[in-house]
Amino acid sequence: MIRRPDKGASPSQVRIDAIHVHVRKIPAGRVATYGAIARRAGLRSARIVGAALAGVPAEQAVPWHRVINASGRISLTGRAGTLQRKLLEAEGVRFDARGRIDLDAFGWHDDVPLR
DNA sequence: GCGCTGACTCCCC
DNA sequence: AGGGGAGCCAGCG
Repeated sequence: MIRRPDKGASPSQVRIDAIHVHVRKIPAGRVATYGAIARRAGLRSARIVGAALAGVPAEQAVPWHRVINASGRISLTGRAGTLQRKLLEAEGVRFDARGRIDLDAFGWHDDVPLR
């Protein structure tokens, strides 16, 4: 996670850390929605989750690719989107003909409803 | 401080 | 089932 070495963490930094913590809980081969992560992290806006993940360095231990939108699709476009799909398929996540993931089958939730 | 921009979602048609 | 519109809020110029 991105964390300041000292206690000088700003409120927004704390939220970002919370998001990373919850994203790391998603097991391989499963996915969660931006909204679900937001609720688990105590946030009211799913957009914040995307913004937080956008700042994650590549070699970070945060499985950002396991986060998708509420309609079961990948939100990233272009090259990054292709990579995300590739990573998910490598973990066994299946996409239908229209590029959608079945949340009932692959959605992950830990006591908190996915949606 | 203001306005714009999204890795979003919900609520109607 | 899918598209349009409003609400959302942190980050940035």
